[in-house]
Amino acid sequence: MQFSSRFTIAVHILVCTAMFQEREKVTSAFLAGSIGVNPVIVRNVLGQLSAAGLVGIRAGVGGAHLARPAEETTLLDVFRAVEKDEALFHFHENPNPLCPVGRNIHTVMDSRLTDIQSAMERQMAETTLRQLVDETQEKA
Amino acid sequence: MQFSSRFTIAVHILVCTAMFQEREKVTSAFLAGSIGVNPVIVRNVLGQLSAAGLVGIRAGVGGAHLARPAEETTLLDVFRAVEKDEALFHFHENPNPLCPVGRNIHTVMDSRLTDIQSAMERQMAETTLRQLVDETQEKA
DNA sequence: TGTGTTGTAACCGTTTCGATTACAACGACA
DNA sequence: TGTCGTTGTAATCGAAACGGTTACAACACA
Repeated sequence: MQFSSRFTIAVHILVCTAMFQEREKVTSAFLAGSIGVNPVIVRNVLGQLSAAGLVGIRAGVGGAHLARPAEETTLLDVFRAVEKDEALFHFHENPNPLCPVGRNIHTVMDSRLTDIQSAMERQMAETTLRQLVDETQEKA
Repeated sequence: MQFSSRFTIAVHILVCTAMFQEREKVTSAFLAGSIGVNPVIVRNVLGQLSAAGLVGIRAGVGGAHLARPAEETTLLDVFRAVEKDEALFHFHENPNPLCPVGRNIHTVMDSRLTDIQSAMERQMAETTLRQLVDETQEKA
């Protein structure tokens, strides 16, 4: 099991936009060149980031820009913008209600599964776009 | 993105085995009946749990049993037994080395991604099979 | 030897993913 | 107003993963 690469692509898009929006017109083709994927992929992810209010896009003329300060966007925001809004875990659907385990397994597990997902999301919220941009600039 | 249902199936298998191993012969058909999936699926997952040392299986005669006390098996053990051993996140593979972002995004993100995965695994390790069995028995 | 079970291989249909082509809609500017 | 570059979106493709299912050899025990 793996998350789709849309998540890291989205992060790449945001870091690039933050670093270049003052100097360049940040188009899907420009981003695709840095990321190394097809421009249509970039446009789709960019659309999700725009719908989530993380970036603004100028239709027609072209170019993306951050819709809010880099310190206010966390990896969790990016994750939620890009991944389908569904539970992380997939439960088998037909446990046998005649079995004491089958009847109760769902209830017993549910709180644990949400705890696990929450732990992951809490850690995602610890990193801001600002930190990623600063660290990238420092290395470059 | 979702984890495959093999994880919850594996947990179901272990709880069932813990509760019934004294009284019944816990075969793949028996488990499949409680879980509501095909016996072959059960045999495959059971094989992974056996390879990880969580259960023992008596080939030929049939029947699974816990290979260690229920308090010593956590959800993390089950997860690792059942999910392929690979990173949780999938990185896009061809970032442009000529771009300061493309060149460094991997390094900048890597530690964050492993932190996120670690947070998830830490939370998984908090729940033991014993807790799940006790809670299921209590409800039944 | 016969029976019940496990371990595997093979195949199927569905879904998801990323890649790609194609084209309408849009905004700016000559 | 007409052209041009860009975005938004639909359609299609091949590959991979999943779960379901059938089939059968290997195994242990009575």
